[in-house]
Amino acid sequence: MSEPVDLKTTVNLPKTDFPLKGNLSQNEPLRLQKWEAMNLYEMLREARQGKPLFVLHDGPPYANGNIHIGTALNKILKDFVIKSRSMMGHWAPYIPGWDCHGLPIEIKVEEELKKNKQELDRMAIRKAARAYANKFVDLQRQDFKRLGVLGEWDNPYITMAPAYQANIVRALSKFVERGAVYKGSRPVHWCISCVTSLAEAEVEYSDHSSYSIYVKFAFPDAAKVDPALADKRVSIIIWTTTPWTLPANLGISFNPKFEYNAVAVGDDVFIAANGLLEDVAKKLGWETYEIIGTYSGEVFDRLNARHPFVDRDSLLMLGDHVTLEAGTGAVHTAPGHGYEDFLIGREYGLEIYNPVDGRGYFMKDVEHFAGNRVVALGKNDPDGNKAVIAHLESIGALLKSEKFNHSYPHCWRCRNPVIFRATPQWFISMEKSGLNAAAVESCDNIHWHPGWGNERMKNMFRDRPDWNISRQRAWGVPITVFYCDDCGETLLDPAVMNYVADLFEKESADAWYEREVKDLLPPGTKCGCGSEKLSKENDILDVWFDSGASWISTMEPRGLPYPADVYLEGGDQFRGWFNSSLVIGLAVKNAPPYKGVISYGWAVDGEGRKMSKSLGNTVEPEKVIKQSGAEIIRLWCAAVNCYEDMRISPEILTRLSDAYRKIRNTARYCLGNLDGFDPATDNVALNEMLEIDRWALASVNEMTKRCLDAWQRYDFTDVYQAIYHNATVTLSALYFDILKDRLYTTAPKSLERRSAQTALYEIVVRIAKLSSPLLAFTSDEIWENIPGATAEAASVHLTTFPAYDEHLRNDELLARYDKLFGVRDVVMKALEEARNAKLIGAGLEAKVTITANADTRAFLESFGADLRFMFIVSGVALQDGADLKVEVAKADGEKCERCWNYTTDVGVNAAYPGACGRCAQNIDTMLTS
RNA sequence: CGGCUCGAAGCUCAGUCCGGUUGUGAGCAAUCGGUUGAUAACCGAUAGGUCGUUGGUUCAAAUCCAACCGAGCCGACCA
Repeated sequence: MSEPVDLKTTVNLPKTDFPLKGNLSQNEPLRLQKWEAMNLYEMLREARQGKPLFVLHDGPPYANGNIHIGTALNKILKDFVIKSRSMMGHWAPYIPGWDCHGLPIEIKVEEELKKNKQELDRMAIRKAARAYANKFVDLQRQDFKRLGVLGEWDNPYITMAPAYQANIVRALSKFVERGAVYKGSRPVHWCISCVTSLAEAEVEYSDHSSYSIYVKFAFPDAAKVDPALADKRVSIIIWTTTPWTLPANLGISFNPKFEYNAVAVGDDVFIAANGLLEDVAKKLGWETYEIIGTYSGEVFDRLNARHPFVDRDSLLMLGDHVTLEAGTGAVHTAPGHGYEDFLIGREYGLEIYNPVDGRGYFMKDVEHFAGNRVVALGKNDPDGNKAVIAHLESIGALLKSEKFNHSYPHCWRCRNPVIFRATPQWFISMEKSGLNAAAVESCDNIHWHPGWGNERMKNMFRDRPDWNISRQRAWGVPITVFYCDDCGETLLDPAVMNYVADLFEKESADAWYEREVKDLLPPGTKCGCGSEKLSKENDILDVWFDSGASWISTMEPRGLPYPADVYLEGGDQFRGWFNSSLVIGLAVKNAPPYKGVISYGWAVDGEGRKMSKSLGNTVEPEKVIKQSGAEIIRLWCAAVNCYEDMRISPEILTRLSDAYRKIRNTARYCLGNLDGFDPATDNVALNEMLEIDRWALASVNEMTKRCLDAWQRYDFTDVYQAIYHNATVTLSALYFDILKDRLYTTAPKSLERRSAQTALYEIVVRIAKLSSPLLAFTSDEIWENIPGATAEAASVHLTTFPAYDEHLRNDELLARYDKLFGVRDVVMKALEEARNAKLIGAGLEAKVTITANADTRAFLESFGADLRFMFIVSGVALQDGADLKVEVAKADGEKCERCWNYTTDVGVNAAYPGACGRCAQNIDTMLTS
């Protein structure tokens, strides 16, 4: 007994290797390396062997460009689902995929090839496109992995893999078996200079000078509208800016909601919409006119007018697409030359008539105009527009002709104006095949999350036209059909298609282009006419067909069950992948490919507006990762409600970084105070624990329940709220604050400290596990720092969620402490007032006198000597009174140098002059044990 | 234009289906203060909302209905 004890060294302060700062941008890549080195995904597969499956089938992103906040969100939400189901004890495999074919890549590749003056034949494009797609699969794979998404990254599915391509063809053959595939016509953008169809993306709009003409169509059925018109010379006036489409006119469209007039002008009677009559009169120079009849547009339905120069009728139809913006309200309709014309023409059963060849010349059988070019490109071109106008004039059908400037589509390559021209296309029939009805019916058996998805999907199918699966393109899977060179018959045969598919499986779909026809066909294949001279179809499949067939190529070969448990994508996929997958699933397997569909909202900026590079309001995942870490993006995905549009902005990310630090520090506090605690030997039995520690366990048990429930319901926001609220309020502000005195001052092996540590241990284990799907990196880092944890499992991701524990449940305690903390609020307010009055600084400088009614007083007394620790003051006195009131005074005695409480017995033990009696005892216990 | 969704404190989120102490809702941020033994941490107090607007139904509306305003997705390739 000589050296005075340094009191400071006898305080058990937190000690941990778990750093205060996450330093995420540096540490996350290290953790990813570690997971890769230990092969975490395979470990998980082994750990879950024989466990019930949970299959989320990944929708493939397009292998083009870098990832953006939307694709990051997509993968992270999927990771939430996969990881949480895994933590529930399922084997939840994740096989990522990529959509590789299609126009955007083809366009990019064409640009590059052109720059290098390389040839643009199909195989050149296909080779370059494959290389391009491969490059972006690799880039995106790196980016997705960086987000902490766990999966079978070394063996993803890609739609351009030979086996996948083969399965696409096999899926198509199933539609053929059902008789659901037919050839039809549809107008597409067409460049007569490049002699090719163009996609919307290849069309640019710029000003163009067209002819604007008014034409009269004789209306022999006029008397059916109004007997008073019986003996009159009645015509319907139409207006158009594309005179060359008149030879293809098959009808005139009226709006059923508009009023139309019969107008007498001299000896003529004209029909035009009431709302445009004045404009028409002005244009046509009518000095006087008389309205002799007014009719609803509906009455014209299915009557006939006469084509002005072709010997046929022109059917009158009704459509909402007719507007009063310009013209006459009676719209010239040529189903082969316009999309809306096509739609209404199909509805009325008109032929999709196209009398124009690929270079823009009227075909031979077009009376008067054969050999004219619809749009003259050179000086010597016989101009179809002019010819039509001249002819109309010569037969007296032209009422007016003038020049007209407007925005018109042009080919982005050659800059020439584009026309609309019906070309042969392959379709999947939806109505006749019964697929529409089957799709609508199947919707009710699918679990939609959110629920309105059901309605949205059904609406999508209720009115869905036949699916146009043809693309006049190079980069994709060919529609494996042949034509007879002799009789023109189509060879549409499932057996032949499957034969081709087997070939694709070995050689990829390139075989279609590299091989002779005879090598693509089963030996001895002949057309029905006996001819062996066959040629291949040039069209490829719509890429929605590719991705829609993903289940078959991805899950089936891996022995995974049909249907998948869930598909999860953005709301845009109702028209996209959800849709095509359902159609293909129904056609191939007679059942939907998914039991459930989760759809989420769109990422928008801080003001709720869409993000665009031109507006400069985008949030780049790469930047966020660099600045704050991928964990912050993950946190964002959970913190905002992903089932609506989700706002993201610098402020929101700052708030989330704050929240992250709070959660991190809460875990760190637990870890720091578990120093010297071995759960195997130091655990205190529940019934021996101090009351507030049992409360803490009851409380974290409730949080567990809330999290489990929220994970189950895919309510990620609630998981985040539960964990965050638990960290800030329950733990940091209440439990930890109260616990400090006990943890720091009691002897390391004392019941008091071990009891607290038992609770802290359980709490931090639960935080790590329950947050692991969300905070994939940090939860694992916490896990590593929990005593004994890594011996149990090498990674938190290999563990399972804790259960809601009936032993820990204690509703009475929860209510009791709720009540206590209510009183605490009043005490805090009083302390604050005293602080403002400069009476005290720290709470421990105070003693409080609480006035309370008998009930409350008895309640407070039940906490005994611990009450002052609950309020973190040096003394509490109770007195009777009606209303709850708190008075604050300076605490009695002196400040103990060790525990900082004010007591009257500081120095009572001469061995420790600065310490209070309680501390002196604790030190003795420490030194002797 | 058609289908679907969303508008509440500066921010995120409960509450809206099934109207009734829901406007003293939570946390964060802000402001002011405390602490310096979770320390680029921690604790407390204060102040913040005509629940998009306007009408209606009702004794009573953030909640039900209608219209309007604003925002977003889809309608042949952006999650």
